[in-house]
Amino acid sequence: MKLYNPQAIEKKWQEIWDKNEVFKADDNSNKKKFYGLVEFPYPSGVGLHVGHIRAYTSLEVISRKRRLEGYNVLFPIGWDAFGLPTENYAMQTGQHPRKVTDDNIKVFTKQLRDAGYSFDWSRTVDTTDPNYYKWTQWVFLQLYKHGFAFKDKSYVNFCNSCKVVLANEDSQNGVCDRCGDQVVQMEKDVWFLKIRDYADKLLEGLDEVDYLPRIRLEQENWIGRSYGTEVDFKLKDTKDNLRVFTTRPDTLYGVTFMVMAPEHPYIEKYASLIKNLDEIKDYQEESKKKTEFERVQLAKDKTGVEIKGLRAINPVSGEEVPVWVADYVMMGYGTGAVMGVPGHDQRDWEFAKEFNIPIIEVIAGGNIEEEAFTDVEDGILINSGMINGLRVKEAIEKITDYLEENKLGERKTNYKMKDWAFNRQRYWGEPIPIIHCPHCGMVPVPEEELPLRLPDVENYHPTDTGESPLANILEWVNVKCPVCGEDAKRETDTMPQWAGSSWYFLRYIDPNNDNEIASKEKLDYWGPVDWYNGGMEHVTRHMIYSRFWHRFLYDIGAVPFKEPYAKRTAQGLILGADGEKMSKSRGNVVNPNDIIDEFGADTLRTYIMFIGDYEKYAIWNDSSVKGCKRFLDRVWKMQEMITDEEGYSKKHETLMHKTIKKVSQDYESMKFNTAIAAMMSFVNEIHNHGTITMDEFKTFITLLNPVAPHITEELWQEQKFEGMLNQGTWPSWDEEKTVDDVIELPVQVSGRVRGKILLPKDAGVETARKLAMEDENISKYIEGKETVKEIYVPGKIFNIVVK
RNA sequence: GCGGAUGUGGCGGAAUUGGCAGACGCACUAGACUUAGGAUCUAGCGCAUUAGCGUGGGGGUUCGAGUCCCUUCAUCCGCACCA
Repeated sequence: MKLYNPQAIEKKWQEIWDKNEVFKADDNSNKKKFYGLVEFPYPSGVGLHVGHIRAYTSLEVISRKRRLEGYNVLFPIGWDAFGLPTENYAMQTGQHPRKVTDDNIKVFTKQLRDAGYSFDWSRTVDTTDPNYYKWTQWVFLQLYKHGFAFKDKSYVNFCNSCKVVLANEDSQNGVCDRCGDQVVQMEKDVWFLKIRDYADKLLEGLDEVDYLPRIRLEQENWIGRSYGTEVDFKLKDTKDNLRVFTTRPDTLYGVTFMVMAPEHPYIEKYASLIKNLDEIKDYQEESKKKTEFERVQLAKDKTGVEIKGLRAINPVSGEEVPVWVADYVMMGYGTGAVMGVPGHDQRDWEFAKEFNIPIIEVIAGGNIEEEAFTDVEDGILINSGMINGLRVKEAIEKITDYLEENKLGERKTNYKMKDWAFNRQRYWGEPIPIIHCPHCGMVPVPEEELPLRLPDVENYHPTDTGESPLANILEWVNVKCPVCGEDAKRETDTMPQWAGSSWYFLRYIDPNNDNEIASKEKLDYWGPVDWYNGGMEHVTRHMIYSRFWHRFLYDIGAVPFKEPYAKRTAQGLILGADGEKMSKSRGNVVNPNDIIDEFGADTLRTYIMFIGDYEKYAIWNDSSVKGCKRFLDRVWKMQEMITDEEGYSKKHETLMHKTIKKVSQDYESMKFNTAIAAMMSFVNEIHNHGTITMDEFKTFITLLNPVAPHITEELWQEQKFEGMLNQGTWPSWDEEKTVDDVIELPVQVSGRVRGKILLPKDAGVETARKLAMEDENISKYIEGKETVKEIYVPGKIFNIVVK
């Protein structure tokens, strides 16, 4: 027997697979299709991470299994290559981002090939390739032409260090995702995509797909739909109404004050009426300095200033209440103003306590001296005119009907999700294909001129005012207007990294199509993605953005299916051996290639699948890697135990069928760890027994193949089985044969296990009782006592209760 | 604060219509083979060892609870002054 030499056989098989194009997806097949998708990597300078291995090996296993099951499989890979780190690195080293990107892609390609993945390399896409971003720009133009892209002035999160506008998603907790610096608020021209208009469609689409429950929940929370009412309060001495959004119109009689956000336009509009304008302006300045993060952090201490000179009139009670400005009200949600009901909203209660504003109880059941009473279920309305005595839910309906009938308000749905801030002041991104003409305004670049290529630049530094480096390239910026032919200027901002990744799965279907995103026939055949796996960190931003783009493309007839991903799963994080997140500074990073060099890709893949529950985080352990190598060594040694016997041996028939069933089902439910444990048990049994039949061996290496494709392919060839294993057939099991004929049944006396008996699987209670009494260990607990009850569950337990 | 999840040996983790807790792997112990062992093989391995005790803690339902119910603690993740 040859020695098991992973490095040699892995290289050998990778070359054979490549040469024979065995993993190439067939566009003209009459087989059933399977489209498995993993999140394409950002080709950073640090190379592949073991986290990538965990993320990719799962669908790699499924894809290989599907091929053996007879499917035509599309399992592609590509590069999400625009982005800040590359641009920063290019700046530091003076290299062109194109070169940096190409170098990194080479490294990633080699690493992924070394791992033995069965990707269809002929379909690789690169978001920074003009032939790819031509279509990213094309989608943008469609959005623009259909009114879903617009430019507006807005306060944005700006990172002084990166010199770039950040989406809310990129500036969590008030710090820049990229560099960790504080983010400040700055007024800028911003491109927005109207994703809010798709909020309902995005929520409804969740009913059509199979996402893990927690993924669905996160998306629902992110979109944050709430049903409520907008109510108009007349502003005294003006012709305007102050409009507020509330989910609790039933508490309208409890309003004792109004609050506007510091950015509310009425402060400017009615400045002449305001008696303490200086004080208000000071407060506005103060809150502008605070970042979102600080406003949230200081949530406990309510601040605010009463606007002297403005009074609001309650539309149902006619009462006059003061108007305040306070930064606990956000301009970005609802109408930027709220009605203050301190009796029944905790924030309003705190505000009222702080500033000695009266508190009125309008729902009985709580103690509003202690805290706001916010229970919706049991409350009964009091002090509330027309809705007195009603339950909260009835009161909401009645008062809202009244408001609508009298044109004092209307039902309204609100969303937490904001429109998508879509531009960046950076070089290494897709240029936004818009021309600014002094006569014609904004003019889209004609579609036949796409792709609008990035020009070469000397200097990648953004300007200090936050303008893109592209603004410095006059020969690129200055163009003739496509409509009137006069001098005009190009938009110099580029798209965010989310753009290219919002539709890449479509391009894999037809990567070289010059005329459209992908052909209708191919989209019909391959779409949608059957199974998408990736990280939890992408289930809100990336997935919601790409679902939005896709749904828009569906609505304009560019794609034939509604939802892009039929199923979505997510893997847990891999932590370092110290239990901390892997990072260079902690020195706990594991490089997958080190493991491949020492033990082989098959061991790496087996270990990463065996490490623990796939959905939970897992801690890296070097010793356990060796255990998986030991397992593959023992698999290799089974060659010496093969007998001439055909079929499954009598002794091992049940074990064989059990193992096929367990492994088949566990792969599908991503319980890779228990699938591998079952195969380890099988190998242990063969080693203990000493022989294995040819068919058992063939079945076993087929089961193991998706996880450890190289060693099993080699063993297949060594045994001279027909063709290549990757073109073999997935084994099936016979349900009846997964159960032993004779079983070992635990016997309890009064609930305690006292012994075990061997009996046929379909034996009755009489047989069980007889065998139990013959067992001394059991009978000694029963003798001399009265049997009260017998519980016999065939195949499970026999319990004799005595007194 | 709201929402979701998790808690089992020295470690990673198994175990669902409630039915043998600790599969599988690591680490460890002893032995065999060996010049050698960070290789391989064999045996052992929850705690205590008397018949007991054991799935974060406390209570309950049941013949029987890691699993169901009540309560409590801890950790992790997501959202967060969302009106």
